[in-house]
Amino acid sequence: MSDSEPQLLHLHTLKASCASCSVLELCLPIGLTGVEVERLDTLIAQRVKVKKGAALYRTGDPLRSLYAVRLGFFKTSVLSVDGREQVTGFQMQGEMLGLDAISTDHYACNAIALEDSEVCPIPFSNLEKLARDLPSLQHNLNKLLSQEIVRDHDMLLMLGNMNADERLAGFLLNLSQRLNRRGYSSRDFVLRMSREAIGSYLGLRLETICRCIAHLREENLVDLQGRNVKILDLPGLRQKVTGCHRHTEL
Amino acid sequence: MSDSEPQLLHLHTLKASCASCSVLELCLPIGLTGVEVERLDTLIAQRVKVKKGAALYRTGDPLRSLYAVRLGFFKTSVLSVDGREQVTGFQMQGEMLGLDAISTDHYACNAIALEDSEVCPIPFSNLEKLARDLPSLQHNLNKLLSQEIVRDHDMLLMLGNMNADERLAGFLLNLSQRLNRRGYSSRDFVLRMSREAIGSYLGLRLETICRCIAHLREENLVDLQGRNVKILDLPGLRQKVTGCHRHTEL
DNA sequence: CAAGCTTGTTGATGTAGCTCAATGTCTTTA
DNA sequence: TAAAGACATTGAGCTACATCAACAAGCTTG
Repeated sequence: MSDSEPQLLHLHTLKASCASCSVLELCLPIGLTGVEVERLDTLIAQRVKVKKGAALYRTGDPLRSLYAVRLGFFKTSVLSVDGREQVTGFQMQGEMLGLDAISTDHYACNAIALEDSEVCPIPFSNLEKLARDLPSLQHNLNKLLSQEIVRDHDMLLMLGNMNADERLAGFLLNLSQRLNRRGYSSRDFVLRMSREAIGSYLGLRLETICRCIAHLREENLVDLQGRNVKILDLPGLRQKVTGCHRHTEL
Repeated sequence: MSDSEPQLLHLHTLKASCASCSVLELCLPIGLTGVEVERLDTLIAQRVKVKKGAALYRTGDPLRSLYAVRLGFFKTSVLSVDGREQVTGFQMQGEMLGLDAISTDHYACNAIALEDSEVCPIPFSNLEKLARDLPSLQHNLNKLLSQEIVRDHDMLLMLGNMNADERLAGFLLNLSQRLNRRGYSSRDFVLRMSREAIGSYLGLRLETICRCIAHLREENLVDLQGRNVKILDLPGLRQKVTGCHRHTEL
């Protein structure tokens, strides 16, 4: 565990504002009217900065806020009783952190910033109160929760049924897609996480990730140097995931 | 796929009633006042019976209702593009089906009855409306969604970090616990699902499940004949899961 | 109750991905 | 800008689980 640096949360004096946020259309306020967004804005006192490597929260911390990622990149992970780590997700701009805490009023995972990041804390009890007044806000929250479930089921399918090459291809495609929706290139991006974190996420060892990267390179599907990704053959990559036989054949 | 029998949904003339339900305290109405439960009751027109092997819903069906399992046993599964099946969960009394559909208004998995079962359909749009009036109902729904996320993360940990014996032990313990909370024996129960379904759920082949059962038997932890389970050494079983080293050692 | 089907068990063999290890490269810090 | 630490790559060998196959035991149905 190299993530145990002291937690550094810098308060930002700037008032947060969903209305002017670049990821408004991907985040909790999606589809809300101007007036509704304004009311949601009143919940978010200020943005919070999280330094690379610092924890936004840790397993067992009491739930105070959900967090919308405004800028940067996070990983969430759960620990087994004997200390083994499973990365459960990577979150980027407009994605929500802390949904798993609603269940017990305590966060059920660790959320670590993979680069200097900024989040919008949304005090949960206030959010629930406001959501009573704003049906579409409540509906959005329900959808966000449900989306997370669907995502997790897709991951189960990956871990349960796909081989290493397929998992890595699926992972890269997923990143590519999400970055694209945020206005970034879908073919040219930078990995924010280590090989080890990717491995943990995909249920593989980091050495296997390295080897799978080599495979993709040999097949001229991806040019991956260090953390710089250039997708050379997007359809080819897609085919790798869809034709997901456990072993052999393509 | 042996689950493609014609879908048989028999309408039950009996009016559903949460108030008199045996799993009231485990289901959506948990913690609601009498009056609140009555209002929830008005949403549930009638119970629905689902024959063993029949589908309650299938991937892509439009979301109309969430379903509370009143009696019986279900499995949910997602299919990969190329037709591989991943079982995502087994649901028993008091557990909710269909939460994954809120995300897109379409069910994202198949729900198949593993024995003759009975569910309480809760029309989702009505539920959302009622939840505006009943904060605790809304809160319960949020919690249920969040719980599903936590459960899924636990499964990711299993598939990503635990070996076959540990996964099976974890699976049996989980069943044992849930049955116990419903007033059944935690040491003596019947599996409702095939070895293949267990395997799919745990990311293993059915042959591996058989062999792991043999291991548990050899270690005198469990007496498992066919689908009849007798847990002989509960602490021993627990230790098997907690000491979850990927290979070797205990 | 016999025949056929589904489900479960067990053995033999193969292999994908893990482990261990050596080495290289990039990043941080002093 | 040198040194240390973190991160990535690649090879060699091992092992847990998959695959294939044969058979046994329960259910189902005529």
